[in-house]
Amino acid sequence: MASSSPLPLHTTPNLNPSHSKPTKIKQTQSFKPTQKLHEENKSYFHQISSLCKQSQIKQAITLLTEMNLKDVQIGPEIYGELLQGCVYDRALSTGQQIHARILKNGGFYSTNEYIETKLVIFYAKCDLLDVANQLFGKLERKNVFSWAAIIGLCCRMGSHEKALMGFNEMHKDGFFPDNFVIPNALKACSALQMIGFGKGVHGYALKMGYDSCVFVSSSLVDMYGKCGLLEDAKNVFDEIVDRNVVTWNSMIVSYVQNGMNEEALKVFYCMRMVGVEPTRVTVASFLSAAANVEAGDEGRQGHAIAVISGLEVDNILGSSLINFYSKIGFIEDAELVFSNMFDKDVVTWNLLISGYVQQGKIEDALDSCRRMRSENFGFDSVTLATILSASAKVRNMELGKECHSYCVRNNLDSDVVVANSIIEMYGKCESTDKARRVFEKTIQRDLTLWNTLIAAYAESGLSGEALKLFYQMQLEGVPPNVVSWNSVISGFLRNGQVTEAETLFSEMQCLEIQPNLITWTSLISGLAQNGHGDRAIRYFQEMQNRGLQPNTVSIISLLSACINISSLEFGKAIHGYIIRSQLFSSLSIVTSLVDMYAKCGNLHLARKFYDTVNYKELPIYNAMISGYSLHGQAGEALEVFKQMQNEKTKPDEITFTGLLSACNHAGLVDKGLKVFSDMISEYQMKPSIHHYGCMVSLLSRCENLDEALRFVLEMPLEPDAQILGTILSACKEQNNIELGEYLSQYLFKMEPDNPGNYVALSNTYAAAGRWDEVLKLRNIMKEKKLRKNPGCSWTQIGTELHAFVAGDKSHSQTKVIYETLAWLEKEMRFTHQHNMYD
DNA sequence: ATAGGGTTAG
Repeated sequence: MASSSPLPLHTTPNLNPSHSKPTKIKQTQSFKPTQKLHEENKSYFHQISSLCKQSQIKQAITLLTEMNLKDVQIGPEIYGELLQGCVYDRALSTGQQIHARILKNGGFYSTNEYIETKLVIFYAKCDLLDVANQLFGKLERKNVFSWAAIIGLCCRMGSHEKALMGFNEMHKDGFFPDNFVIPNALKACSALQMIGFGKGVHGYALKMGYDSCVFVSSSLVDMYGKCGLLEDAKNVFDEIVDRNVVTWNSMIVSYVQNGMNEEALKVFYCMRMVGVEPTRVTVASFLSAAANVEAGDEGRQGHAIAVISGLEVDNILGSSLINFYSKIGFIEDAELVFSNMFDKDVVTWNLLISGYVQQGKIEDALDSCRRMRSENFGFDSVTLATILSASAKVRNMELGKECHSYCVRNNLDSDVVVANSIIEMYGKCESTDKARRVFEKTIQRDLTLWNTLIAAYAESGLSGEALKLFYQMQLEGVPPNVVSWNSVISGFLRNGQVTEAETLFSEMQCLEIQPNLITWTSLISGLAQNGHGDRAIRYFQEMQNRGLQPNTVSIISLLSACINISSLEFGKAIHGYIIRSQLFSSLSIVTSLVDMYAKCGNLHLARKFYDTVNYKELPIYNAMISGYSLHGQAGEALEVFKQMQNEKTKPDEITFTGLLSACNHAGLVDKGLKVFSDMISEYQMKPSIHHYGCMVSLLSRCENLDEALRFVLEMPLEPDAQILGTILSACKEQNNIELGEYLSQYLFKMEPDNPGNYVALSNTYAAAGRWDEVLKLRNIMKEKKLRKNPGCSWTQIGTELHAFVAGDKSHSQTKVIYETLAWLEKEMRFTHQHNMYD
């Protein structure tokens, strides 16, 4: 049998378009030897073949040895079967043994096209690039099968250019790429984003009739999806008659990868309607879509479907679940999935950490990092980028620095995303110099990196420097995008440089950079914060005229601009917009609305919207409490607090700030003391300096100066100037000059240019009739060119003066009184009591 | 043939 050439090899593709399963095609294109075999050989062949199919290649090799010993002829097809068995099992060393036997058996076998092809396929499937290439290069006659193996290998190895070159070359040599080669070629096209090539392959597949093969058509859907051509992906998908799970999955994945999450969810439901059983890929992709649009119910259904379908939770499905649960804020469920996975990897850990960071649980995130390390997982660039942006978020430069040096030690700082997070961290901590040094050391300066540096300067109040960088990036050939413009503009607005901001705003439009929602929102709220509420409203209208719909974030930001300028009118305009565009579904918007009405002076409306919410959360309780507090309605504020206790909502520091300042405004000492002690003992919270401030102010105003002082002396925090100032202001009512002078000593050192302290001490002196001291202080203010703050009051002095004059029959201090009077008149046009000496 | 994680502006 050995002498004749054994092979009817197909070197032209099968053009029959009817087959939908590649396995069928494989059979029709078989290149097994067909000559008549010796009977004994035949029996061995059957035994070996069936052993190979049962993955018992070792036993098959024993039979091969037996054949050798019995001197039975060994046909090439036997080696072929054996090699095929090794391919299925990825049994590299066994395959190499067979290869050795082939070589030992001499030239016929090792130069037999059938065996040579099988060897190329074997080595290619085992990912031995060099060996496979070498054998392929030595082939005297290539064929579709060896080409397919090589092209597939190139794809797996990431050599996509080589894969496409192979596709062209085989075609040029007269071998027609079949439905095994086409999916690989398409994969290479999407990896290289070569849409033109991909379309060419599509055309070729149509011409050759391969479009009816699901493998080919599913790959086309995937390719178009990965290249962002969703229309084409959808068109191909719609044309497919026999869709399988992979086809559906490819369509879902295409939508997810292009941010069309709603569509992805819809495709999933269609797939369920048709009755196709989902796989792990289906559920994982569906969960990504659900996570991206924070579709809680849908995602949970996905989880249920995975359980019902008995899908094994592998790393990928598990991490999709963790991602989903942490994106919708159900970190406990994410933790549960995490702890039930028995094969964790870096990605799983990173997702848990990132989930904690998203929920603001920085301590838990760091704790997970420690656990991750104790279980022998190293941090990668993703871990570091996550922790770095957490450090930036909470402005913890100590932590940030630690991360930075870890990156340097482990060569992670060359990763652009990591470098970007480092720069952002230093920027948020107002260390622009450090941010810049990192920027300068980074070799790959992309647009994002520039934008982050610009934002670092802009947010630190260095708007001029930000603008300089904005020009510099253009000199270095990086054109700015909307983000860059936005940062520079909001940097100016933060500094009150309204004109500069507006100039840039019109400039960007001349350069045909379209302002987006963020541009508009920053401009509007920036103008409002700088006291141009009217112009802010006009910009808001202009924005709507141009067809831009505000989203939840911009609405909230607009409402806080209303609060900033206390403009009920602007607030009502936005409220009108909210009603018209049916944005009421969002709890955060209703909360902001309540906040706006409470702070802009319409407590009644605030309460009305507060009452419409059935399932309240902490922020809306806080908004209502602070609203009542502002209006001095402590009883109502405490009522809301009781309500939230009934609903088992845990208060936070903001809640207590509201409650304490409500008691403070209403002068309710006992209630204030009760809330304060509840905060510490019942809720185990540490009061901040602000909370102490409220108490001190409350106690000192209610003529309980000693108690207030005791509070200050016993507080675990260093008292700040504001607290001392509060007591100082109270000194006048108690006629306590001694304490006033004592506190002033500190205050004048702590904040030498705060006129409030001078005014407070002056009032104390005035209350005691010490007009000479009042004038002395006034002269110091004059020397220092200090102007009285709008909040500080001279009225006290006037009142005291009036009373003093009335009682001072001896006119012993006439001169100094006249002087004081003259000054007061000038200061605050204190004319209405001009006739008190008449 | 299909699947998971980290970056910039409000």
